[in-house]
Amino acid sequence: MSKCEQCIIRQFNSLKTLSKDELIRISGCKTSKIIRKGEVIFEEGETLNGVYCVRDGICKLTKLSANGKDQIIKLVVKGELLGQRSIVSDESANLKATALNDMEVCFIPKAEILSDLKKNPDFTLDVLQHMAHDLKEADDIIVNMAQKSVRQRLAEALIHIHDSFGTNPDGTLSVILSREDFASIVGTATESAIRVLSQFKKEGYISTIGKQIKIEDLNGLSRVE
Amino acid sequence: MSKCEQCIIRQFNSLKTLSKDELIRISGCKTSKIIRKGEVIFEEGETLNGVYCVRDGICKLTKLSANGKDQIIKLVVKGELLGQRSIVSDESANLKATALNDMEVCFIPKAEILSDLKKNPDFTLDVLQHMAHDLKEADDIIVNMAQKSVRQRLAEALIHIHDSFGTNPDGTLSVILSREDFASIVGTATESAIRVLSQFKKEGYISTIGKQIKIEDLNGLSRVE
DNA sequence: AATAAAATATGATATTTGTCATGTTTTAGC
DNA sequence: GCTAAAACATGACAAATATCATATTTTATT
Repeated sequence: MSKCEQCIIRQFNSLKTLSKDELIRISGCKTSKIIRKGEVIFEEGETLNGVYCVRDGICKLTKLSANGKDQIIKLVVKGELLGQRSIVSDESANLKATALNDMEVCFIPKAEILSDLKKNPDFTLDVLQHMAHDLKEADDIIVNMAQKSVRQRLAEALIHIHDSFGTNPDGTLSVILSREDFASIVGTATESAIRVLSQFKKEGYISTIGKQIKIEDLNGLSRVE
Repeated sequence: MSKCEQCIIRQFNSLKTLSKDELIRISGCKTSKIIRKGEVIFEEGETLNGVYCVRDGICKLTKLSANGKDQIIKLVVKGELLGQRSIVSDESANLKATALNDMEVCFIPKAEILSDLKKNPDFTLDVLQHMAHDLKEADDIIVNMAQKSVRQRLAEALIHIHDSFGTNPDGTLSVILSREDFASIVGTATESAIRVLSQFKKEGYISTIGKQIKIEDLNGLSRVE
């Protein structure tokens, strides 16, 4: 099993603030897991016994609404930590995490994380800063949900995925989502998401090859009304 | 000027974790302010030089959307801190804060807060826990915005205000908002908010005396579809 | 108290979005 | 490579919500 102190992934999250000794201690009690596409990492309401460090792959964080539909709150990619909120506030998971492709994650037990939170102020402050960032993003999403049209929200979702998660060599978005997932990000019916994507295609903003989406006119997309 | 170490308000926020010495230090450099109804405490995009501790009154945190409408993200009442997110992540304010009635706040300079964040792990952890709670709430709001009708969102807003901020002796909600503010919480047009409130009145869920709103059937409201 | 301005209210209509139905294409499993 | 299931696509219609117009009521100002 690989060692945390040699793992480059930690540079992308709060674990980078830990000392070599702390990393070695964590390395000793972490477990690695392979999670297949579509598998659930944890369910909403589940008690988490630790935090997941995403070494590879992408997952979606969703919340079940009263009407039975899942709403995607956030996409989590390689480098990020999963489940800190629940550990920090000692509550059950507020969201469900589902792998969007094959993933490799490391599970770090709760006790280790809590011990570092209590002993290492740099670590706590870094976790705090990440959470502050997430909160800002969440506030922005609230405004978009409340004030923008489905068309605008979907355009912004495509831009966000492009900017945050990048593209393949051929220019297609590296994150591949079903139409249902797009609908769930934007908060609309699957049919509506399909329709708007078809419009974007007709209007030349995007092109598609199967599920792959390529943004052809980023500027135009950002001006969609 | 009153002293932090004798102020009971701090029991309601993260300042409760500070030692007597730390409180005395903060007390020495804080300034008290009276803010009148309608006045802006800070603007979106403004650089905050500290944190506000709300001693009395209520304010709204809003964000201006691209279509020119303000969206209310959160109501902040007596006891809460204002502006920690910006201080923690060292960014300009993401939201605008406007007093909904006359307020009394204490301003604590950034340097004092940062010093405590670096030195007092209990304080940092408590701020972190508050932020985790805000993040959970924000996630819930996203799902509601995305999946529920205006009618449901307004019913829930009324219940939330009732449960979180309480009522006057006569049973009316202690937070008084304009119809425009209700629209801005729910993310809808002012006319729509007015219409739905009128319906709720007709249906016996609420009664109104001028701007005062009294919930007559909490149970019914919670079952609105 | 008179007046202007703002907030509230309501109708008529347009637009957006959701739902249901149905057909086509793609994918997964054997 | 075949078959069933899932995902994608699109039309027709219904429901929710926004917009515009116009009163009415309340609040603030002189």
